[in-house]
Amino acid sequence: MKGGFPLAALKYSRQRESIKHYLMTTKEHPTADTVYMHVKKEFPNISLGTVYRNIALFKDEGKVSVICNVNGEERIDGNTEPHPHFVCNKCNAVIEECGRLLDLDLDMKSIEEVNCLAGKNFDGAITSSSTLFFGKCGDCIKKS
Amino acid sequence: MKGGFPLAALKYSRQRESIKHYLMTTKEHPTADTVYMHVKKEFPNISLGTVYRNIALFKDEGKVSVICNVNGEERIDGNTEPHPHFVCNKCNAVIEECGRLLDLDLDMKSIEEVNCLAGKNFDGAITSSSTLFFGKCGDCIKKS
DNA sequence: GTGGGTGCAAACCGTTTGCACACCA
DNA sequence: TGGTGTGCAAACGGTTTGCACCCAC
Repeated sequence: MKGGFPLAALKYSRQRESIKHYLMTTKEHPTADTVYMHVKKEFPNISLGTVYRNIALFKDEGKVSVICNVNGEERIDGNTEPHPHFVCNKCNAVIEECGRLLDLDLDMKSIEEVNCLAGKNFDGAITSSSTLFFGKCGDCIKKS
Repeated sequence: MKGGFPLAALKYSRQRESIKHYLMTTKEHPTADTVYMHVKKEFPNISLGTVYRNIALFKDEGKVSVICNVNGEERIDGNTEPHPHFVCNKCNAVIEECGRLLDLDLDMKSIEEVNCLAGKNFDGAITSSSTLFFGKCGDCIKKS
């Protein structure tokens, strides 16, 4: 932001609103392709490029975050607050219910606190953290 | 293993030994390409395919683990014990020194203990966990 | 000699990007 | 009308794979 003028004025687009709305409300942790498939119902002609461009935009704006790369695909989360996730090694589901519950016992200290602890020995700054649990989800256990 | 016979006899190869030795002794958390560049010094004709095939083999055998995907590239660790890592958002360095120190304060409970805690509310089985810290490393802070 | 391992190159696939057209302001 | 956003398709880059040759056994 130089001289008080925005570098590029952001214009409205129905496609962007639709992508944003889906990311903010879904309980899944979708891949770009899942987002594409979903928004395609409303905009049959939307392209994957548009989905990727808008996801990148939301990332820059801090509106969404990438949890991790599962099986070569990035998983997106509309909740940017650091919180644990569970990844099923079998079906690649990414669940946070488990994480939330675990959160109570396996406490993730606040970034400030971690930075303070790390500061004594670590020459750097931590800005966020994430915990990933891996294993087999209930559905996959039942099937086997 | 059926009838006491191995399904596929594993033959010795100097290339595989070299890759394994590098992964087991390096303090970096190399990408496949870094491994390739390193082993190339000893075997100038080695191919990336061989590196990828052997890394996949070690993964199956549980000899190495993939920490995470940083900037589209997988980072490999010869230490398969779950332990925290720090990823620099600027230069993409993956450090575990920081994690080790933090480990003392930010305790990661044993898998069994976590499974027990999770079991009350979570319909699945956790087999491993990892904590990733993101931020800016000391070198990148100095440069800016 | 047999069968697994390698080197090579093409194929794969998720993601990025250049360009012409569409649409918001 | 000016400039941003989109659709399309090609390009990109890390990873996988098919195949002929090499080498451990």
